[in-house]
Amino acid sequence: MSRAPQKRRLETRAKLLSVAEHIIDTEGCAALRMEEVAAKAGVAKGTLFSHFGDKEGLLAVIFGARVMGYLDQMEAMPDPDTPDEIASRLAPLLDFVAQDRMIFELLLRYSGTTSENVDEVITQGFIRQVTLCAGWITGMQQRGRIRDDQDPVLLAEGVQAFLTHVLAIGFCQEHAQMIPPAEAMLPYLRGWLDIR
Amino acid sequence: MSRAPQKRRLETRAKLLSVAEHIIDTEGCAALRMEEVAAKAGVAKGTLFSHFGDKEGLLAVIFGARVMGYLDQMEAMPDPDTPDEIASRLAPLLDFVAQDRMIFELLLRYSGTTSENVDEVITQGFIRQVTLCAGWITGMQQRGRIRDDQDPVLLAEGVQAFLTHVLAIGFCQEHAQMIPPAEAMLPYLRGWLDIR
DNA sequence: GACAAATATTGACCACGGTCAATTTTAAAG
DNA sequence: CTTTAAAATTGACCGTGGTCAATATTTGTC
Repeated sequence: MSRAPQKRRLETRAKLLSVAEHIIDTEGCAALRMEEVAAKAGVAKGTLFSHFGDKEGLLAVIFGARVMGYLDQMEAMPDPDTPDEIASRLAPLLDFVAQDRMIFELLLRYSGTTSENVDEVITQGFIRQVTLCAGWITGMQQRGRIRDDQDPVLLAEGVQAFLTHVLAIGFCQEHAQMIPPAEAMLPYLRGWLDIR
Repeated sequence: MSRAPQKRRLETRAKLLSVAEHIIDTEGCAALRMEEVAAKAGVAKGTLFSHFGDKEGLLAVIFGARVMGYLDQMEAMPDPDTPDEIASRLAPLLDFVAQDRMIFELLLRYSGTTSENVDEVITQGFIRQVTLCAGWITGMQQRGRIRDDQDPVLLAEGVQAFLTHVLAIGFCQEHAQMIPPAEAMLPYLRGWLDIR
């Protein structure tokens, strides 16, 4: 049985997070240097790693929290009633992930966890998202707005698959005119969910 | 206008590739050290990087070639006639990618390139795969075996999305009983392609 | 063969993520 | 207040990917 963290540790952690977030917001994710975070927070590098394990762990905490914010937003909106409305509900989260390849890759690395490791913020986020989407789909099925021949959870996971797909595509043609991911999802969502 | 590479350079490249492949095949992708490759090939580290740009470039050449091999295999088989047969045609390629997360992430990084950068082997591979799959789908539509209300290319890209999805899921629950990716794809393929 | 220009290779050097034995700080117990 | 064990922090150190000015080799030309 381990004790609760001491006050000093919580302060250190908060300071590290705020420094890291500031760097990310001003210089972007790619410019984040672990040594710089520690230095600007006034602690040794080893302390930083003892708090978050590795760089990915630090990013996971930060982006996990932001994803949770988008999920709060999504839950606050009225339930969608069509595939197109699903896309519009997902749009803010998609735009957030699309802004930086590193965010996408990080989230993808956790995208399959359906249980266990629930301590990870990102895992919780994914479970929440699929649950939320499956709920939308159940409602739409009951209202007769979309196909009802498939399990809502399967359909929700399919939505997740298309989401990943359009983001991956988007990063590859980065240079060219990148249409917003929510828009790119539309044909897939319609083909996947519409009644035929 | 640049000249053709000199004979010495081609020999060096071949030697580097064979050393790298040997390490990957015996010790796995994660154990590959660029310095070791150069040393075992009897050249300096700088030479290795001048040939492949970076580690990812080296891996791209090696895995790109292997993916091409699987595509040759797939093209040699008779065209599939059902979603389940699509899954079985994809199975060898899926199992190959599923064996190592690094391969998956590398391929995903190029998965969206639909034109340009055609010099990249992996890009060519993806174009080939989507083209091949779209061809299968067109045939199946004409034979009335699957839905024909959507563009074959869109359907093929959807197949690609599910492919990525089940692989990503698989890597997250690595430890547990991982069902073969081709099998995991079945419910998605049926829901995506079947006539209803 | 001698020369020059393009090509190929070298290896010392750097950046950055990550480790861990040693040290300092905290807080509970007497 | 002391003692002491756990918790927290430190910073020198390491491994590995990647760079680049200097050097060596090849090739074309006279």
